Amino acid sequence: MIQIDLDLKVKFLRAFGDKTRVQILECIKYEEKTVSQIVDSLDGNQSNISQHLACLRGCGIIEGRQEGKYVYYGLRNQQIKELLGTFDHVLSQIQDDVACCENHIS
Amino acid sequence: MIQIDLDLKVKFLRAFGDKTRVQILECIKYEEKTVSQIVDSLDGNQSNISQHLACLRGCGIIEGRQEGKYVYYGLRNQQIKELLGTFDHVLSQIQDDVACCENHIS
DNA sequence: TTATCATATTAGCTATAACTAATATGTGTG
DNA sequence: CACACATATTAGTTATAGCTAATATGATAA
Repeated sequence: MIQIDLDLKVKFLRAFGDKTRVQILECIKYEEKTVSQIVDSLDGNQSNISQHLACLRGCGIIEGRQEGKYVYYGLRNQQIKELLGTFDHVLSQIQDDVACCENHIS
Repeated sequence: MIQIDLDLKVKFLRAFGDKTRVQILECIKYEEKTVSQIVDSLDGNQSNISQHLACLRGCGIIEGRQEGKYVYYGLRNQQIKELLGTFDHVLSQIQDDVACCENHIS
């Protein structure tokens, strides 16, 4: 039985619940990318993406590495990558349920 | 390579990013409970908990079953239960990283 | 049927997350 | 050094999620 700090857990999980951040994660899932590459891929603005990157980094989900004038971002570790895979796997099984119900708070 | 609708995925993941909902999930992780039992456990108010239950239900994470005048809520299936386990497992490995960084958007 | 209890829903308010625009920092290059 | 480019940060605004209080629905039991 693992004991996890509740606030920490919520902070971590909340990071996955945003469209832009999910797109960033998909973008760097297989290889690290520079901020500009991510901005281009998502067709977003630099400031916004940078803030989301800071969020993901702050939650221990990604990490950045400076190389010359670029900063490369990638998934923090293998567990995170597997977690992303698990999301897709679980969702592929229940997505019809998620889609059909509109009866929710948010 | 699994293909998942992005909006659906975000909707699903967002459901896990709230303190009250995480507590509800922990509360019914091992056995289904009535709404009143959940309200008592969390020391929350009935309306609020009910709305969060609707959210979780709408996202395909839990399901409700009426029995007499009570409604019992439980995790929707085994995959969800495993997913909750995976969260704890991943977090137990990286929680120091999550804790140390404050540099994020939310 | 009326009363009671359990749960759901609604409306309005508050709090927080996300976006935009502007500016700052930091790194390499002429 | 000055300049250009990459990224980060900040302040202010907008959008959205969550809360509270009140009310509605739906089930059972007297």
